[in-house]
Amino acid sequence: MELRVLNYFVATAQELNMTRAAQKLLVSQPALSRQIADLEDELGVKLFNRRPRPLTLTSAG
Amino acid sequence: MELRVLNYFVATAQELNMTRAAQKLLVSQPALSRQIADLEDELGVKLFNRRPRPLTLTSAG
DNA sequence: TAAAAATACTCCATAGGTATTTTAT
DNA sequence: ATAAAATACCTATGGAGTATTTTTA
Repeated sequence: MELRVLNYFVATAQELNMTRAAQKLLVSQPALSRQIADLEDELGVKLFNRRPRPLTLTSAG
Repeated sequence: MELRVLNYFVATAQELNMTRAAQKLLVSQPALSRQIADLEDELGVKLFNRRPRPLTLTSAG
């Protein structure tokens, strides 16, 4: 597990909006989206509820 | 990137022998050697005295 | 229909492997 | 002569980008 991805998660949890979090992280939205998805796969749990909008943390998140 | 290399450094500092440290880390000796060298470059300091053998930590290390 | 997230590629940096050479004991 | 470290060269993985397509509010 990577510090980088953990940072991505934290930024996303703070913004609750991947587009804004990506801008803050100086990374593209798709890159962030994939990293979060990969992290969720790796951990075997969803970290965010995608709907309804806006994003919210799951209990796991 | 960072935690991995830090781990390499710690293992090498414990073994004071790259070949054994590499085995412990399940990585090849050249891979470890390069990672340590890259880390030293990145930090701008030598972390180990290569000679005389065996390896010893520098003060920076 | 406008925003946000997800997908589909393509590219490239780099971590790692094997083979080999150099260095030091 | 032997063991350890360094170098050379190659490959593969995955992180990132742009373009585009879903999705949902």
